[in-house]
Amino acid sequence: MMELDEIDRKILRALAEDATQNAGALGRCLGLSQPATWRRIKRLQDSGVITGRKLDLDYEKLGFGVTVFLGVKLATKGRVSLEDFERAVTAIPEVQTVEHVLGLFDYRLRVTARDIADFERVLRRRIMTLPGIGDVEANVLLSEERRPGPLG
Amino acid sequence: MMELDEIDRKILRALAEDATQNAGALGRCLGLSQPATWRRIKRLQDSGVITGRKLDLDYEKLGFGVTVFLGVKLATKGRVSLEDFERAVTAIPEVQTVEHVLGLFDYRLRVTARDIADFERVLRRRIMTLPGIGDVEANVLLSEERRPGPLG
DNA sequence: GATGAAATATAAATGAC
DNA sequence: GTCATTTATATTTCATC
Repeated sequence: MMELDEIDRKILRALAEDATQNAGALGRCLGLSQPATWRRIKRLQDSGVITGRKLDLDYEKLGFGVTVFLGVKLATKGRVSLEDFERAVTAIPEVQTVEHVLGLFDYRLRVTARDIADFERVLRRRIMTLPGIGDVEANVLLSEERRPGPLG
Repeated sequence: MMELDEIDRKILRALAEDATQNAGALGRCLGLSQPATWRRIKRLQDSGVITGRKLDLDYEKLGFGVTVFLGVKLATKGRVSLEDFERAVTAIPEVQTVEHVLGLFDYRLRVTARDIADFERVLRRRIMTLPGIGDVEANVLLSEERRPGPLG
């Protein structure tokens, strides 16, 4: 676990919102020089707090207008079942996220499809045929807001 | 909706994995010059397919070792109730994601906390006191894998 | 329309203090 | 931490297919 001061938190908050801004501009907002800001960012990367930078894609623009969250309960458990399920589910291109969870469900999946008809195809041919699959519950995404989360 | 060729898809796949790589290196992998690659990336940004770049943070390193997914059913619905709920829930710093969904639940929340005791505090003081909140279901995150998703 | 080569602008990275 | 500098990358220009 990493010790952060208030400036580090401001840097993380700013870059969590928009990772394209450069060290010079970000530093000016914080009253810091470009090298000082850059070294703080590098320290956050080297310490593993920042693990990477990823693209935000508009899947609607790509023709994928339907996103569904599936809660999955396995019918058969045990080490092999979990591994089989995970191997098979990660091979489905429409599955964006696989979350192994504890609670009413065993896995939560984020699935995207072109439309409802396409989603039905994915559900019937790919999801319901997964090894060990049991009960499945679905929620269709209407809108989503992501926030930076707490930073210490 | 945007027309993409195979090279655009390869660029998106590569940048979705790691948005830090530069146009020159990425272009060499694809047999393309640096300006050609850069112009394609810019085109994807201008067309709105790429909506931004965000940091990937290790919340465990920040001291937040517990992530819980909450399914929330509202007790009272209607336009005002939804807006009140959304305004209040987005003001909770531990809430990383607010998803308005259709199905068994009305909202799905991704909540992070320092530990289970901290999560109980957030749940009792912040979540269960949200305006209009009804049934709540919880799943604790064990592990997670994100994949690029389909790209056309 | 697309590209690549070359030139320029900007940001990243380093060194000295 | 700053400031000055070097190095790398992003961005524009232009000729070409």
